[in-house]
Amino acid sequence: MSYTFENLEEEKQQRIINAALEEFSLQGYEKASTNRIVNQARIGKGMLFYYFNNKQELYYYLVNYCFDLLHNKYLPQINLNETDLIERYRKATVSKFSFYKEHPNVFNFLGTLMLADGDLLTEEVQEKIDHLRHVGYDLVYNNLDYSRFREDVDSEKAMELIKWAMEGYQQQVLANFKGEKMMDIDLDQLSNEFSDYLDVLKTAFYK
Amino acid sequence: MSYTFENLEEEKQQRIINAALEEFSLQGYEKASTNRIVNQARIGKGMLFYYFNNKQELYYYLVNYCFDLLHNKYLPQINLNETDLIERYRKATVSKFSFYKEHPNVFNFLGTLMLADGDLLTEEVQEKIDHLRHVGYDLVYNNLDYSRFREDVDSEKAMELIKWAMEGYQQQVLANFKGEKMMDIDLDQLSNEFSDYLDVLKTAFYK
DNA sequence: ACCTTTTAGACCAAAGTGGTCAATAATTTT
DNA sequence: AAAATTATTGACCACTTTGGTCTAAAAGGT
Repeated sequence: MSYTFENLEEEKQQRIINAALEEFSLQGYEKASTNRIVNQARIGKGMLFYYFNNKQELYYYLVNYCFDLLHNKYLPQINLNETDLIERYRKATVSKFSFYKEHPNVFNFLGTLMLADGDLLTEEVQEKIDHLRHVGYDLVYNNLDYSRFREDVDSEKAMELIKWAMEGYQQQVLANFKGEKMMDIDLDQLSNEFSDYLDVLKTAFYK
Repeated sequence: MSYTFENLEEEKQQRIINAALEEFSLQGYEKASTNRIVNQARIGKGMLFYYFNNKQELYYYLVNYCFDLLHNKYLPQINLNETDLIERYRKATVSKFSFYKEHPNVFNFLGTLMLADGDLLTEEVQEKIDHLRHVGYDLVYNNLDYSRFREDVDSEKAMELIKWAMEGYQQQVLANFKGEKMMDIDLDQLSNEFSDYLDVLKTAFYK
């Protein structure tokens, strides 16, 4: 990406980045249309290729942009010292919602990136993806205090069930977000509602 | 659709139907390519428009084909007399996997159909979709015996958590199916594994 | 031999693709 | 104020893909 782009007023940069993120998320790399991106971003066709030289460089720029944001804003919040699985979910989930509220397009783009087949991804990017997957794994399986689980159930199965329940809750909340304006999202209220579900889980699965 | 198509040998019909279902599922209506369909089905381009007159009629034929199959092979299995939520999930989930094993493309097509925005759907089709949604709702919320739940948790919240866990389990199993040949899927083994999870749920959430 | 039905794929206009470029507008430098 | 540099636009390009047509041949029936 050219330095011209970085020197643009922030608002214009964001318009372009968000238009591109949305297009790539919805359509995938191949089907994403640079025409739709420039229209959505309200810039002339030529500019996109003046800032970034071609579609692929634009894509790589976005990938790095998103990973940087993730590494700065979300990953630091994850604390593996917490040995209580459900408390870990509490913090991670709230952080996730908070990240989504601030950067919904980045969130969605990363989501599709994790699923996409990595044919056109550099090894460097593939490593970042693998690392992220690893973080997700640690979050759910590493350094946990199993003694908290009641003893009449298989704790591994309980953990899976809890994981699925948490993913389902997240999916439902995110699906509800889609219709709303980001501004209207009340993280505190959401956090309380979530807390109730976590209490039920603790009652059900812990000693 | 012309009668010519119905008089085709079954194997050829299936090749065409499956090629089209897969294309529409993966690409959505607009982006689905009739060229890819005929190549995948190994028929000449002209034939698709000889059997069905155009893309839209082909699509409607598939919609009806899938709903017919669903109404004949899956929905009859659902029994709302069972008042035990978890037992209901047992039967419904096993039936679902069984349906997927027999008709994976139909399953996926219906899945995307339920999500798609119904701009190009006739009212008749929209009604079928709504009806199916209603069945899903009844399955999870109607005619259930709440007294089975332990009394120190909010049974509504417990039901949501169980629903999410079940959906997560299904998603995981279906994701594993994607790589495999349908033939290799062992429903009995799967059913046993599933049973273990249901037992854990009962221990955790029931009296 | 003749007629009908089925088949394949070359072909069509239209639309869309990523990318270029010359003409201008805006800004900076002199 | 003039000149030089940078930023911006959109018409334009060659190319691919689109849904759909049509001719010619093959297959099947009588």
